[in-house]
Amino acid sequence: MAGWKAFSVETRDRVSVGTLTAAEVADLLRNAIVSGDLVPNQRLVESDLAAEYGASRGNIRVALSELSVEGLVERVQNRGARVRAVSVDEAVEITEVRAALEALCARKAAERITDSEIGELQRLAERMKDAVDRGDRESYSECNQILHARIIAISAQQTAAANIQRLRGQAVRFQFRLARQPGRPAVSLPQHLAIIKAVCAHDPAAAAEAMRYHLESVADVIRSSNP
Amino acid sequence: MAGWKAFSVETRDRVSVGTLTAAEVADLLRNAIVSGDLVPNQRLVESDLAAEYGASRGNIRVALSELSVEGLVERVQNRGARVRAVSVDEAVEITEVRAALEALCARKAAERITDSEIGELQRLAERMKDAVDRGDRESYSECNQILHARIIAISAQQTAAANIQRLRGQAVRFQFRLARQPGRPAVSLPQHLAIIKAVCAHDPAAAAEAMRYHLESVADVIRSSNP
DNA sequence: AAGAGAGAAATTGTTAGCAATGTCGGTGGC
DNA sequence: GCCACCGACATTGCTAACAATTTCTCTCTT
Repeated sequence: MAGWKAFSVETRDRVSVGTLTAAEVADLLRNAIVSGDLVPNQRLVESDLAAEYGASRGNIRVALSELSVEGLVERVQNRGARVRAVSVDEAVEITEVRAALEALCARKAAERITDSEIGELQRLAERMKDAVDRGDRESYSECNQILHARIIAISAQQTAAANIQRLRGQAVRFQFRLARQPGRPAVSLPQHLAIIKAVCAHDPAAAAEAMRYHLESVADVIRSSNP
Repeated sequence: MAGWKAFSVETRDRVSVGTLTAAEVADLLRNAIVSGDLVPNQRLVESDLAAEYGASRGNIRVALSELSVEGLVERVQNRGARVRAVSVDEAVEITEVRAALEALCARKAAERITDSEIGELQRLAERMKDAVDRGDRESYSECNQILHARIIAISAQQTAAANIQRLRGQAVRFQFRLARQPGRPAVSLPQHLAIIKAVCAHDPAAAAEAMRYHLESVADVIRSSNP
């Protein structure tokens, strides 16, 4: 009986109210989970979700199946679905896999990067240094995300990119915690600069190793952050 | 196979051939696709599959959704599902991602391997050498699969293992072609031996690099085999 | 003969309802 | 007082029917 009705006062014009397709439901649920709207171990009752999103139970069911394949949701026979709780050990494993995959992307990016993209990354490096100097954690975090995204895009590795994105969805809670850690930017800045330097120098092996080292250090931080 | 359920003794599950659960349908379809029973681009009509497997259309629908998330099936709005055809470029990408992930596993395996497991891998090395000497391609191929599986198991990396398995399912057709290539064992044997040597020597970096080199060479073969 | 167009057939998308299963709270025996 | 049993409720699993969309085919016009 929550306030969902108040939100959809005049929602008739929106495509979304009457009938949501299964894919749309999956997207909404995925966003709700990674954004923290739905917390780990929270039960996902099909009829409740159907009422809340205004979709049929069948579509909810399909969406939950898909999310369970993606690893965001856990289903047990005749007992329903809940948001999967990722343990610290799992988060470490996930980050290590990400390290391997993003290292691959960094390697390919170093092979393919163009001159204009080199300029872009170098400007990004300056912005990151400035952000750390000014102690602007918000800006640094944003640059961090841009850097990883740009390297993945430059690598043009579709398969790796898709896998990385799925893994990020699973471990997003731990990434979030990490970003607020106080001394973190000072530690990670040189790692990020090393990545940029190697990629811009067209040095695939060094780029891969720098990226792997960086994310392994992230994994170490998660490992030592006991829940 | 089909009849294994009928043999269940005091089966409360009346599901002998009449009702298959969605998960069972997904398993059957997955096997049918990776074993080549269903060929790429083959249409997967829901009612036909429902009749063939004796399941309801709803379950077929859920199973197809799950397989489409896994990347084995391609769905388009209002046009149904078909077995996804993996292009050569994609197969190369997939193999490169596998290279990165199995390299991670080799690295971890080198850290964790026990003495008895070292003995096991060394016996496997002998078997592979023998197989190549005798020209026994069948035995060599089997040892190959065992080697990769054992290293993944020794690494104890659940996340990496799950991702590798999914990727293998997508590219299984190309792996199959590769195995029949005439001079292939002679090329890959030293690579396999190098992997075993590094893992047994507890040398993580060398193990990772040997595994990556091996699978990159597989990717090269796929790349140069234009269909 | 080629092309547009209408209508039929095939197929997917969606919904409501029923059956099966698990959970929870109460009751009685020990 | 505690544990096993049992009946009501909540929730999932499943099916069949209906609606919407696409594709195919046949006809009619130019």
